[in-house]
Amino acid sequence: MISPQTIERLILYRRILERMRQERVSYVYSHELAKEIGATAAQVRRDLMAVEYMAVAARGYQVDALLSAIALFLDEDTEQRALLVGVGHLGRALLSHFRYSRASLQVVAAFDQDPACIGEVIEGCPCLSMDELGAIAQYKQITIAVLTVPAAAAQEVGRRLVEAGVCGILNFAPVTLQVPDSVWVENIDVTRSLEKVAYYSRHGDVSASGTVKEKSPRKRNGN
Amino acid sequence: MISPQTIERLILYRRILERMRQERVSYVYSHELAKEIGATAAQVRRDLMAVEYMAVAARGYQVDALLSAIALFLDEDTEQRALLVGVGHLGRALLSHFRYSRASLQVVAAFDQDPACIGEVIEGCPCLSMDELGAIAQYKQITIAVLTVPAAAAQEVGRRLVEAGVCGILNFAPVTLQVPDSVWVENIDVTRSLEKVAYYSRHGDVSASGTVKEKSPRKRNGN
DNA sequence: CCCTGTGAATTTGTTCACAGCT
DNA sequence: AGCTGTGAACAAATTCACAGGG
Repeated sequence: MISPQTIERLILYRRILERMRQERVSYVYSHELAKEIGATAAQVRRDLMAVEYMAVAARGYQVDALLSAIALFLDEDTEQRALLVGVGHLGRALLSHFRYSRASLQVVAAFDQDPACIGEVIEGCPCLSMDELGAIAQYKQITIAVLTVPAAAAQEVGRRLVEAGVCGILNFAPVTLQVPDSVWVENIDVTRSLEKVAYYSRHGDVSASGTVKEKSPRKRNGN
Repeated sequence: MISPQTIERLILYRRILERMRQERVSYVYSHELAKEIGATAAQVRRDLMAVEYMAVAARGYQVDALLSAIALFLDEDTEQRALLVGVGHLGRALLSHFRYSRASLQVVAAFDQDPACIGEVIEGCPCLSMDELGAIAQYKQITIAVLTVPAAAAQEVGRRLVEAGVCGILNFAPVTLQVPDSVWVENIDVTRSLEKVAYYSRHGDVSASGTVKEKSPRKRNGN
């Protein structure tokens, strides 16, 4: 099985390659990609072993071909629809954020328990009642959910999502969701991340001490 | 040096212990904390070796004392102020999100380049002009920044932040910031996270295959 | 030459397993 | 008995280092 870290980086490579294609770049070296994401060239080459494509020796990777290979690997062509639950400040911000994400991965419905926002259309996305969640999810074959409800409601909503057939959840609530093993949960916890930055802004700078062997990355992600 | 993963989990333990204290729980076992965060008891005990506190044998950890020890370790008492740059949808949502974060870590100023929102007060936080960024950061001794500007502006704003003395950045722009080694960057890339969920919602469920040895966690985080 | 792909080494993170305490 | 702290084993992820190719 292929590691989550590698998947994250493949998603980054795809994004960079898309930009390069627009800029009419035709070939790229592993060390150039490495520079872009703040990693080593060896790391890039190791990651790219996962996709079915090999570089043209001594000329690097052909941008178009590599892009297709990564897209194929990540199943870009498989259409996937997502729903969002919790139309608060964060939910709304994310709806506009995701509006311009890739065509094969769209947020098609929003849900909230507050009657005030039901019927509203936010960023082209209709806001519906929680009662309709199960029916809509099944009818539209939605497999992914973005969860932006208050912490207290998260577990219960999570349960309902799984019941409705969702098997991937992007959870913004600061709660460890209890879900079956078949469901993938990705947590984004902005408060925790801010606290982590606070910690490392004081205790950071590893690279200053000890053996400075090579260029130090000093980058992190949420995951 | 202490690993980022451990720091993340310590932040979670703190949050859970705070809740327990409110609920008047006085002792807690490592396996109970483990359950809460979806990890193993051994992991919890290993993490807690970092802080200066030992359990009462056979009775577990004393909630109050452990909480103090973790807080001390994470320097809860050291006041830290943060600023936010980029008062768009996401920036505003985060300002209200952080409003009720811990008292020792507050967002005290917001900045945007758009004159329309300058002077506005959002969630108790004044919105100022980018021109004042350096002066305010220095005057208020701000060391942390939340970056919610469009991708195209992120690198330039990042540079200015570092110039102003910021040494920790929580970056929401889908860009790899180039900063000195002394600056800690934590990335939250919501689009990438959604794409990752999309991937694993199809290719997930590791636990179904091979040797299922013990309870599988099936949780992830942004970083 | 300067690149890639990859086995081997290394580093980092997690889990096992058990002595020691109450 | 049932817990913790921790050395030792293990697993995962990254980096080294080098053969092979245009």
